[in-house]
Amino acid sequence: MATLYRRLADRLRRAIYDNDLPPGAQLPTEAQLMEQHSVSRATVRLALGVLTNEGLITATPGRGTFVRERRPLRWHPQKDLRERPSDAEQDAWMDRVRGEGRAPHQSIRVSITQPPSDIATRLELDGESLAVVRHRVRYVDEEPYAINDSYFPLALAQDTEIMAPYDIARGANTVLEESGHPQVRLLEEISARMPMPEEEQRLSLERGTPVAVHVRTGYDKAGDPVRVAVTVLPGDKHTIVYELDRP
Amino acid sequence: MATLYRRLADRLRRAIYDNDLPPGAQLPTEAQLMEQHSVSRATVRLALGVLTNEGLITATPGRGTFVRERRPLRWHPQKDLRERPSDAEQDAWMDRVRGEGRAPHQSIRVSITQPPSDIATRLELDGESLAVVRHRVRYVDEEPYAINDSYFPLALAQDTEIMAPYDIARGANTVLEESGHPQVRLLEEISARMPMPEEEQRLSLERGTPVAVHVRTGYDKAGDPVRVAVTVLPGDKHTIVYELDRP
DNA sequence: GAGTGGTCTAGACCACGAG
DNA sequence: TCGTGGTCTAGACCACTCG
Repeated sequence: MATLYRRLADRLRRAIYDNDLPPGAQLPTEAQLMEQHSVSRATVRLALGVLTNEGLITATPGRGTFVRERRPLRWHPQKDLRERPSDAEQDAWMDRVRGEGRAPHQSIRVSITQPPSDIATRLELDGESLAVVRHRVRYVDEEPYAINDSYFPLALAQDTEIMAPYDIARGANTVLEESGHPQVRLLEEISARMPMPEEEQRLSLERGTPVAVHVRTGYDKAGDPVRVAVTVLPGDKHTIVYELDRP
Repeated sequence: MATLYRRLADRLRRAIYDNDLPPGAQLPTEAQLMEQHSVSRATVRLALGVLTNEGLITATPGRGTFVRERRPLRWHPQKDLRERPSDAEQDAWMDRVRGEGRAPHQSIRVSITQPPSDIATRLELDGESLAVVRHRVRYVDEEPYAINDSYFPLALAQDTEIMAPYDIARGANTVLEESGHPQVRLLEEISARMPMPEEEQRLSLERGTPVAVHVRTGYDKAGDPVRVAVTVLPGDKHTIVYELDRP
């Protein structure tokens, strides 16, 4: 026989999957669950903790516990690369979001640092070399939707618009092209993990929300890496989409 | 000021990130943590619970609590599609795993069902139409590494080798080609979420392990969907890799 | 047999949100 | 003001692993 709190979690989960408790619905209060199932409050909280960590529910002090909603936005890393923005003021991603009737905006910060080792490896830099980083946070309807940090070797980015702390209308990739380093090959790595505390804060993530990490390394014609872009996407808000044509 | 259990979690997390507690290392026992920090056992367990849900640690009754290891395997959905297996007995994925010096195997089960609504939508089937499903579980070194469920419209798969409950040496896609439905376009959708209880069990996942879900829809020359493949990948064991050439 | 984490109870105080 | 979830304590019994 399963344990008390697991059985309670199972019952509530079933109610959610069966839509007896649809997205947005309020669960019974902890006091009600204690009485309904004749268990202590700690047991109730263990059960709710399970569902919270599965991303199914969210609790707010003073208000109650509710079934979470999922409204994933589709992200096309390929298309955003090919398409030119309609308006010089915004990039392809903002175009797309606006097309879905929602309001995007973003904040950009630029710095020069010694990149973390995994980034340095991808940029083929030794431990001392510096990189320019463009930290970007993307928002939709005032809610943070993604972190995007782009790393460029300092030697390449220096004295270009890449170091400007504002959105580059024609795109950082265009700037790289103009300086003789167009990206002709891209390596994209995607993985899923739980967020680090800093990401949890920057993206205001709730417990039970994993992130998808998309790392794009761009290589120029000589085969040298010129850009590493790390995008951190909350799992409940994004679906990554690729379209492939088969030979 | 943060709460007691959060501060304790922060200290332990820091020790892990700083490599004072490297992967595989044992944490102090709950009794030791109680004494070292003068807190109750419930508080210690709250702190350990935070780290467990972040995927950082794992606890085993009777043994202790340990820092988790990550050994992601790289998966190339594109390449596996292009390359022909070296040996008729195994597919491209098994080839690749074997190339990394590890031992792959898989189990396959075939059934006919009414597909869930999200699959039916992708296959452009109405609510009553049936589909053939090839359920596959992939293992590496005897550990489950991925679930792969492929759905085919019954009309297409009937009376073909697709309905055979064993590995199709030349690949199910080749069978589709032979019956006049080669997949010329692929739509790939990737998202991150926490596993459902059934997936947790089939993949023997530990708490704090999200999954990446990769859904590939294949279309034939007429633009009709002929296959939907749903792959569920434990986040701690996989990195999905794409290589793109830019025009 | 001693030590480990897993489960469960009873009770307490707090900050916050809503009417 | 009252009900909500958030935090914390003290104590108990269990199943399991290890030497």
